[in-house]
Amino acid sequence: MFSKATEYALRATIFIAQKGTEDNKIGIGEISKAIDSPPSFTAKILQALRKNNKIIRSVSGPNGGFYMTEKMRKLPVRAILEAMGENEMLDKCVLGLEKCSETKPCPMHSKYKIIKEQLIELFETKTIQHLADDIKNGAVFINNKSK
Amino acid sequence: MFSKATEYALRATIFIAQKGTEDNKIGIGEISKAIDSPPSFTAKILQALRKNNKIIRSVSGPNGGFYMTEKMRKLPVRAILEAMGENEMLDKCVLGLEKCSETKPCPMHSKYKIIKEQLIELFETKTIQHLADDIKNGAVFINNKSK
DNA sequence: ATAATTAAGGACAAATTTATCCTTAATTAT
DNA sequence: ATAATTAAGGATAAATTTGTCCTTAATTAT
Repeated sequence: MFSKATEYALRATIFIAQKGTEDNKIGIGEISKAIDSPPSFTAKILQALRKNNKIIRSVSGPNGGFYMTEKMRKLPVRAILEAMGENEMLDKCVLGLEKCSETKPCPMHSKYKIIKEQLIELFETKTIQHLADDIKNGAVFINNKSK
Repeated sequence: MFSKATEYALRATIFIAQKGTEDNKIGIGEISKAIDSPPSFTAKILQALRKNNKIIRSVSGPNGGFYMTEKMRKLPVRAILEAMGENEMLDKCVLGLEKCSETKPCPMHSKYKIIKEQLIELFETKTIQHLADDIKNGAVFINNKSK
């Protein structure tokens, strides 16, 4: 569905929301280990989420790392997707037709549209905080390892 | 959602279903022009759909080209997706977690699952024929050009 | 039979995505 | 102030996807 970069962005952000606070920041090493992603590549992604999109924060130096403010945690998942350039995906015709639209639909359009709207609704109503809380409540996971 | 290769596969197959019969085969030139796709790349894809998956047929030589049998036209859209290796996509966790499952779900799992099931249902019930007929009936399009 | 036409298939090229490594800058603790 | 720690950022590499081109094989029309 999404690129690997976006998958890492989602996992990392959720992890930071769950564990990182201003006085307990999390390093890229811990993050990439926890979410099973390549550290340097993940770092790049987090840099962008910070600099361009203000979805997370970071500070350098000892005890530095990443964290999120209350406000940031309340952003919808969609904000991450948007930041990662996945807006096009959520907009796009299944058949890849540039010109597909309500007035000139492709043969999948009407049925696909209904499903896509649910997807968008989901990404817009679920906040990062919600997902982090679910993990804290213990019913749900974000790591990729067996145990 | 899907790769470009899959988009071309879907469009080309629908176009062949709509226009190609055993005694009126369609050449790769006409196909790629109609669906706005790179001819050689599209040819590769159609070769595979023919050889490995028997979703379309072709014959070389003058008046050669691609066509589909009745039976082939009745295949669900899902058959094309499967042929193009998109099964994993329809199965995969939104967050890209290898281990995400009913018993060890990611925080998006339960809601995402419901939507994905609708998507699969759609691809399994819609046949290639259905889509081709919709175009013939004139309400719906598959070309990418303005007029 | 020969020539013409069209798909099959192989080799290769370009573009994009994913990933690594190294140096620099910022921040903190001593 | 100095040393240690950690993210920022640039350069580059590897892998994958997308795309092209050319030769070969199959088929048909003459």
